[in-house]
Amino acid sequence: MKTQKTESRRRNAPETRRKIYQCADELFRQYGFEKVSVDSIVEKAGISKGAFYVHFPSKDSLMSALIAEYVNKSDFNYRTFEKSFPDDTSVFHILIALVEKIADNIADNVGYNLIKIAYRIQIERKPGTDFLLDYNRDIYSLFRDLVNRGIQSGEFKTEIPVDVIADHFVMALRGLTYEWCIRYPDFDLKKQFREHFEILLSGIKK
Amino acid sequence: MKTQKTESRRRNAPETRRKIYQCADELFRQYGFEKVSVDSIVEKAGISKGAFYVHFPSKDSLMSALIAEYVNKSDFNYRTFEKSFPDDTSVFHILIALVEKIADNIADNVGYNLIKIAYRIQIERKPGTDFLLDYNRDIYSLFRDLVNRGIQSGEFKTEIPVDVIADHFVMALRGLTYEWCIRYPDFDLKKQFREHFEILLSGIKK
DNA sequence: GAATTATAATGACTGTAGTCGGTAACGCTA
DNA sequence: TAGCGTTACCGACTACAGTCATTATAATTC
Repeated sequence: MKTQKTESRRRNAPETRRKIYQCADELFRQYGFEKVSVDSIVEKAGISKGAFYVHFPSKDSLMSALIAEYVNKSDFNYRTFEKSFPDDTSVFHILIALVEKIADNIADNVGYNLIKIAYRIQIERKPGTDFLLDYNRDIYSLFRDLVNRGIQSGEFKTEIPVDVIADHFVMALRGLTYEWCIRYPDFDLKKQFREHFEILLSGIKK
Repeated sequence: MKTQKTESRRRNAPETRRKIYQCADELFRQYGFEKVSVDSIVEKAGISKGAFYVHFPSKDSLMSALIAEYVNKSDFNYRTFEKSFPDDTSVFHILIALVEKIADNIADNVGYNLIKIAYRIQIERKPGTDFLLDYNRDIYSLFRDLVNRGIQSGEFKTEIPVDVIADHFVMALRGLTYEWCIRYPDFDLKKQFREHFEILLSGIKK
């Protein structure tokens, strides 16, 4: 090594990490996720490739972190949405409205390109790409609460445990979103969400 | 070019293609899909890299063709299975048995590694990777016929068109299989198939 | 059968994700 | 303050998918 400007403080790893994050973010927004190379990120950040891989185990890891951030930002507050309905609204209708809202958010705010990459990354399951799971946890607890309310009010049957139903609902959401990815643009996510949940909800109605 | 042994017959493109196919197959079986490079395939086949890309637009294209073949070979004959039930068996029970059979086949005969790659390839949607869609078409027509029978016999309700129901069923299969990929091995495909279809089928029961 | 067009094949080259051996700075313990 | 372990960092290097200019051969047209 040529002992050039020995950046006296070697202890700002967090700063380097932030720089990678921010430069990547800017490049991704400008050129799109797929077209940005790790080389171009480290060049813009003024660091070496080795430094990049100190902070992120893979390019996919960085992407999943950024996508999780995008999703959280663009994400509608579903809890608030759920509370906006009059108390006597049937849980059936709230759930249908909710999945329609989720479909709109996925299709319009997040967008095909990001979801496609996120779903590919999830399937690959490389280390450091599990940022996206938190999002699903929130949705899950929301669904569980709603199904619970439906059972309490006598709207839904009691044979199947709440957790099981909520799990199947979230799986259906993910499954249909995967379907959207492989059929896009010939697939109306909102319509399919609605149809599918009308069947599922009929299946747990008393 | 060095005009070496000018393999007199240059017109055996099919032969070259077959050779790629077979060598790839052997290498994949020996080392697993992910660990085999295009370079190693062309070396074993005794051809150049350019020749490979005359016959397959990408490595994924070759893999999807091979996976489709594996799936078709390992695939149970679901039509025969369906016909093996007594005439008075409810369509509900046939459908549950069918999805359980499909789950067994996916989990035991095809296996996680292949399905995972197939589902990644489907999401990427590169040219020449649509071999896997035929399989889905067969399943779809089988489901449509069964749902139809259920409607004819008065077992299922008539509000939703047959095609729509069959489409949602096939989507559910794919969606749950995707879920299996991202949760493996902590996900009992057969159990989840059964549970999910019990809900879906309750939803279309009269 | 000469010219033209289309397809098969070559192999060096490019782009890019990820690796690795080496180094500098810091923290900790004695 | 010397020694030791750990972390951040460097950049040349590797591995691998895919490209391209070029050439050889077969099929088609005149």
